[in-house]
Amino acid sequence: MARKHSAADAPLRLDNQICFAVYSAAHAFNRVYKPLLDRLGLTYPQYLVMLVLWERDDVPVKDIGERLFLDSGTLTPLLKRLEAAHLVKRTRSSEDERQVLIALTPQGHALKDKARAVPQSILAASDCSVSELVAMKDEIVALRDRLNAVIGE
Amino acid sequence: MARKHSAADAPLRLDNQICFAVYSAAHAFNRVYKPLLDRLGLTYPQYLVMLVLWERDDVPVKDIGERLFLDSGTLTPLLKRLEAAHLVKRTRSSEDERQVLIALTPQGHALKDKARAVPQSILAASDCSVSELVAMKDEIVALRDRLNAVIGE
DNA sequence: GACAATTAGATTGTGCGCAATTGAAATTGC
DNA sequence: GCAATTTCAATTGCGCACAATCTAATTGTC
Repeated sequence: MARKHSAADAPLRLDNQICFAVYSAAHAFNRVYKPLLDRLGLTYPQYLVMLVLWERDDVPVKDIGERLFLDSGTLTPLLKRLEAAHLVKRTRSSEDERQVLIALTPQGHALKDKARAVPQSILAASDCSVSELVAMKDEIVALRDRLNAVIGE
Repeated sequence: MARKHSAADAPLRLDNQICFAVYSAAHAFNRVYKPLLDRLGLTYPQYLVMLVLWERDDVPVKDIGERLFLDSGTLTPLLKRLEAAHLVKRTRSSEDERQVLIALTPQGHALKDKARAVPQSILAASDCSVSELVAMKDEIVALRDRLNAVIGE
C-alpha cells in the first residue's frame, strides 16, 4: 500500500494544514491585487480601510479597527500614510477628545470610481463562479468567527 | 424593499470580499496559534518552515521557499533566527556553492514531538468536523492555485 | 468634586513579506 | 573555451501586524 512516511505524522504534514491553505491563499490574493492596487496608489491593507470608509466615513479609528480586526498599532501609521497621500483627514473629535475621526477627502471619495474595476479583475483571476465564491466566502467567514470566538476563551 | 446603500456599490462592500474573508481568517488562525507556538518558541511562519523540515530536511532554501511560496528576503532572516535558536544548521552546499542547505539539529528534530499537540488544539478551536475542514482546505487550495496561475500571466 | 477604572489612540520593538539590487557560482550558447 | 545569461542567496528598504507600554480623556463610584 502507498503511504507517505508514518501515518502518525499526518497531522503535522504541511499539505494537511487548513491554516496553511488560508495563509497561502491570502498571499496569493495579495499578489493578484498588487498590480491592480498599484494603479490606485494603495497597498492591500490600505484598500481595505478605503472600502470601510467608502461605506461610511467620519468614523473613529476604533470602528475601522473592529471592522478589519486591526489595532491602533497597525492603523495609526497606515492612516497617517493615507493622510500624507491626501486621501483622508484625521481630526480629533470635539465630543470625545480621545477619539480621532477619519474622513475622506474629495480625492478619497473620487478614488472609489477608479476602484470599481478591481473586484471585476479579481473575479476573473479567481476563475470561479460568483455563487461558488460567495459560498466559499461564507464558509471561511464562519470559520474565522468560530476561531475569533475562541480567542476570548 | 430593504437595500443597503446603492446596489452598484455591492462589489466594493467589505462583507462581499472573499479576499477579506481569507485575509481575516489568516489573522484569526495566527491569533489562535500564537499561545500554542509560544510554548515551542516559534512564530507561525517559523512553524511552517519546521513543518517542511520535519517532512524532509537537508534541503536548500529555495525548496522551502517553493513549498511555502516565500522568497529569500523572508526566509534568510527567519532561518538565521531558527539557527540562533539552535533548531537548524545552515551550511553551503559543496556540490553547488550557491545553495545553502538547511538541516535540523537534534533539538530541531526533538521539537517535533512537542509540536504534535498543536494540530489537536487547532482542530478543537475550529469547532468543525475533520471532513468539513478537509473539504474546505481543498477548495481554498484550489482557489489559491488558480490565483497563483494568474500571477505568471 | 475626588479618585479609581476604563477607554482611545500613539509609540516602541520584533518579525514577517516582498520588491529591487547585489554578488558569486553555475549553465548556456556560440 | 569563454562570454552572456541564469540561478541562488543575501541585503536593503518599506509597510504591515501585534504585544507591550504610555498618555490623555472619559466614566463610574462614592
